Amino acid sequence: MEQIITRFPPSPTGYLHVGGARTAVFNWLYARHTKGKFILRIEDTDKVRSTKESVDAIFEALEWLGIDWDEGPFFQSKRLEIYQEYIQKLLDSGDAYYCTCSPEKIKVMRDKARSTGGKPRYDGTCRHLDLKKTDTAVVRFKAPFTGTTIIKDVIKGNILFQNNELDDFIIARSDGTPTYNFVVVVDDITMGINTVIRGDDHVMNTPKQILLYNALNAPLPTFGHVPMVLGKDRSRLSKRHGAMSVTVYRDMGYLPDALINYLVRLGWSFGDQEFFTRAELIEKFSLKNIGKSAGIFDQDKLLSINADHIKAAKPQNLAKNLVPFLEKKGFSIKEGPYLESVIKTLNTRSKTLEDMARGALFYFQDELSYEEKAVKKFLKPVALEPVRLLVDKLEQLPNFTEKKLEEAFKSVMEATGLKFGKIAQPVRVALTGSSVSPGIFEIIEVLNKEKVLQRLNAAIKIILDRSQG
RNA sequence: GGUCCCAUCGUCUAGUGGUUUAGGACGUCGGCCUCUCACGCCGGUAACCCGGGUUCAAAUCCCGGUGGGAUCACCA
Repeated sequence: MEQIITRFPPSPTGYLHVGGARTAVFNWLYARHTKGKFILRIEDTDKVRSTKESVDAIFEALEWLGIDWDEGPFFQSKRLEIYQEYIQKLLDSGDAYYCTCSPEKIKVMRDKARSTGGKPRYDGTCRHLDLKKTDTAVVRFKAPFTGTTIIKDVIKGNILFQNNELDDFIIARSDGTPTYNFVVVVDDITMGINTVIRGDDHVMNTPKQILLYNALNAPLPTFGHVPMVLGKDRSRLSKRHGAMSVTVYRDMGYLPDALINYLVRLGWSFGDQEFFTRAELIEKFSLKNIGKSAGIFDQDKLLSINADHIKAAKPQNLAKNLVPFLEKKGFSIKEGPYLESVIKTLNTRSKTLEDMARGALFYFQDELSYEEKAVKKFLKPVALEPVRLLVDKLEQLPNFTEKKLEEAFKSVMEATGLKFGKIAQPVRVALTGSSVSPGIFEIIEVLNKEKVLQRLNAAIKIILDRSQG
């Protein structure tokens, strides 16, 4: 069995969006699954729209996703001589010819055809003229008038095209630069790509490309066209559907493994399994179970998958991803046992790293910020006695263990006749500033004794001040 | 408009002629658990686009509608 060689060829005209990321993931996973090769190629032949910033943005996104490549990145802008050479081959073999018809003339031709219900195509005026190169001449490929071209698509099955649907398309512009369909084919041939997995917005290009492979005497790769990702309104995903760039998901606190899991599962299935680690994906992914219909990008499900990945992740791995989010909130916390113990109290209640960072703030604040509503509701005179008693009890404890803490609370309950909840809520507000937080015992264990007592005493002061004020 | 693709709960999907009162997940609704919020658990809601065939039998095969998407550049 021949080694699988796949590729991802983004054009650097913007950020890497989730649709592009998805086809990158499919190609990457398939290469990894088959122990093949994955090649990165930057399609920057459009000098006007391609930017260095976009190239960097794509690298950044790929790196965050953890998608690595075995060869490249190749830049098409640096391969112009190769394309020249192949254009000449086609010219020499008579499969291509110079055409001097002006764009205006062709536009008229097309408009007329369209208005009379005909096919808007080039009429082949220069086909047999055997024209020489001029500075306005383009090179056209001689497409067959008859016969059929068939795409053997591993995802969609066989797709048949009548060759008379095609016209003599341009493969080199008047400035000599090659056009997309030609460049792709030459690149894929010369890079040894034998498996082309791409969005199904490319199916209409494929017959042209197949004709080019044939004219160049090159073996056809395996084609697989994956259905598009649609927005909530069933139209092609675009800016108005909200977040598009994969790095935006990074900044919102999504885990790369979660995004990958979601993107792959959107359109691919493995029985009823929903959750996949990266390793599992590599092990289980195949082209066989990719669906044929387009899928709608569902933020809710992505969020849910992200929560699952946060729950499943090791605290130490989460820690390094969490640090930037804490920094963004003004806390420079280093990774380590303390951060990990903080994370353990938050991972089942955080859907994103942003959630988690927000929930973790009270652990790090020197000056606790209190929610006004929580203070009003729970730091009332009735809470004074239990909190004071608790301070007494905790002061006597040499160290905090769940068992010791339970005993301490129990004795406060007995002494005051209050139910646990009546004591826990004021304590929670005292310790976290909020009425919502991880479990009381967890918090007390993680915060050190000094901080707990300090915050409890601060709460007592607040209660006193409020009742006097 | 031409060409091409697609069609199972709101969404992602399982399903490849009988095992299906169509399964799972997200969402949603209700409940349990409970120191708050979550998590977890239990339960409910909800789909085979329509019409013809083929067959003893069709979500599954065929045809036709309808609907949605893609594409028709000296852009990629």
